[in-house]
Amino acid sequence: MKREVPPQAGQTVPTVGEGAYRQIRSDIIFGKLAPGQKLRLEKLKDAYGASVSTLREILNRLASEALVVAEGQRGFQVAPVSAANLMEIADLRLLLETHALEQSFASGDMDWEGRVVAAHHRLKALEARMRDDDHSEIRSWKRYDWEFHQVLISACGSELLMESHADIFDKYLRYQLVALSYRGDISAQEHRLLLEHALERDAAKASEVLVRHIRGGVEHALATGTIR
Amino acid sequence: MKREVPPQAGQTVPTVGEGAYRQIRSDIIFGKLAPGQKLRLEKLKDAYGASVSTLREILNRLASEALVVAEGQRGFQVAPVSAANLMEIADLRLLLETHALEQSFASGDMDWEGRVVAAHHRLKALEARMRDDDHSEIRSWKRYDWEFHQVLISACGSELLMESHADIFDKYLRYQLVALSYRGDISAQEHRLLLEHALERDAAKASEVLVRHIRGGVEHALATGTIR
DNA sequence: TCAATGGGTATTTTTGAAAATATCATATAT
DNA sequence: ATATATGATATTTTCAAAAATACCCATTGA
Repeated sequence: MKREVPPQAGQTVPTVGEGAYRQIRSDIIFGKLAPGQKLRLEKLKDAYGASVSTLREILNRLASEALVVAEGQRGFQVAPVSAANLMEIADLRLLLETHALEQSFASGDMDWEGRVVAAHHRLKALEARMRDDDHSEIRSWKRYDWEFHQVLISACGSELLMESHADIFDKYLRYQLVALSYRGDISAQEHRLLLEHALERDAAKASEVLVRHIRGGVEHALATGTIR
Repeated sequence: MKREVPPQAGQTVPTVGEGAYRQIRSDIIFGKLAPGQKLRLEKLKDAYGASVSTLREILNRLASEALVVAEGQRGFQVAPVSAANLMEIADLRLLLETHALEQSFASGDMDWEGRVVAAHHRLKALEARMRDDDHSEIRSWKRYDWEFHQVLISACGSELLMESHADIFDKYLRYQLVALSYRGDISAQEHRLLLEHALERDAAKASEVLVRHIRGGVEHALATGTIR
């Protein structure tokens, strides 16, 4: 009689904490919670609708991802930014992504190529639509950029390497977003080159492009002067 | 006139949660909490003397370090082990440590050399005292091994790289410890070679040794048959 | 025999409040 | 005037119990 329909059969029902976690994490990466900002439990409680203990779970999690810092008994704050940190992040991203690219190029099959082409197509379409300082679709752009780079290395054969790359990529992205620097044309051109070299399976050339891609992003972000 | 002496002036007073965190983390790495083992909150409460909420903070933290897995609404368990995962960890450690070694060799000063020699001396002394299957001082050995490798890369110039390496190193160590495979002589010899090449600033030779060091550790751990 | 249903127990998740600690402004002494 | 103590307030940390969910096992119906 009582036909209790399970909320979403098959899908994972996101717990309250999980939802708030995603939102806070996203707000940090997109700069809605500014670097260095103090995170007071009571305020967060109102803003994200979760209780103190739940918030603490989330903040501890983010602390071990280095997106917030937890200082002794003095609470939490959004991880600060610095030019030195940005360069360390860029270097590490380069190290991981270059290596993963090499592995991926060596063992990607036709299905992988298909996914690469598809991801690039989506990214390209969005990049075309975005004027140089139109930040209205920045969230979509983030996702497609993320997906393209992730797909490129998806045949590297190591779950761990992919996760490590994803972690560092998000940190890199935060810098791009706090500096709000969209390098439209240049970035799009480098994405096209990455696609070409991927299909040629030329890891050396792809790595060269990647170096320019990331170094360029760093310089552009630093040039805005928002990061000291 | 109440002269309240502050507990430990200058030192950080470790909060209850922090202490329990360290202990649980250590127990996972040293295999006292077995891979795959379910972590029930009530049991942990008795064992580590912290309340449920505090435990949850800790487990969430460990989950984002991938030392425990948190499945939906089905609680926590110690991260399982697998041969595939071990090899991924070893590869990533090799990638990070080789790169860091190169940087470190290029810019280490005399003070760095002193720390390298000192760390190797301590490690060597302990390795000499340990017979091949004497596991009594395994905790000390872990610490000295960790310190030697960490000191070698300490002049790499990137805090982030050092932290990433420390993370992956601990995961690698867990495998060595669950397999309880101490490769005394071989390992000691490789450590000596690493020291020599460090003082020669020969990153290429040091990397070769490191490859043998880590690949050997993987094979040895797999050969015990405890990891499937 | 097997799958589905239902209810009781165990476990996890979330909450709000108590205890501990830090922060800040004010007063006091050197 | 500077520095140290004092107390009031704000914030963090810890706890234990309520709510939500999963798990287990007996019962029913095909």
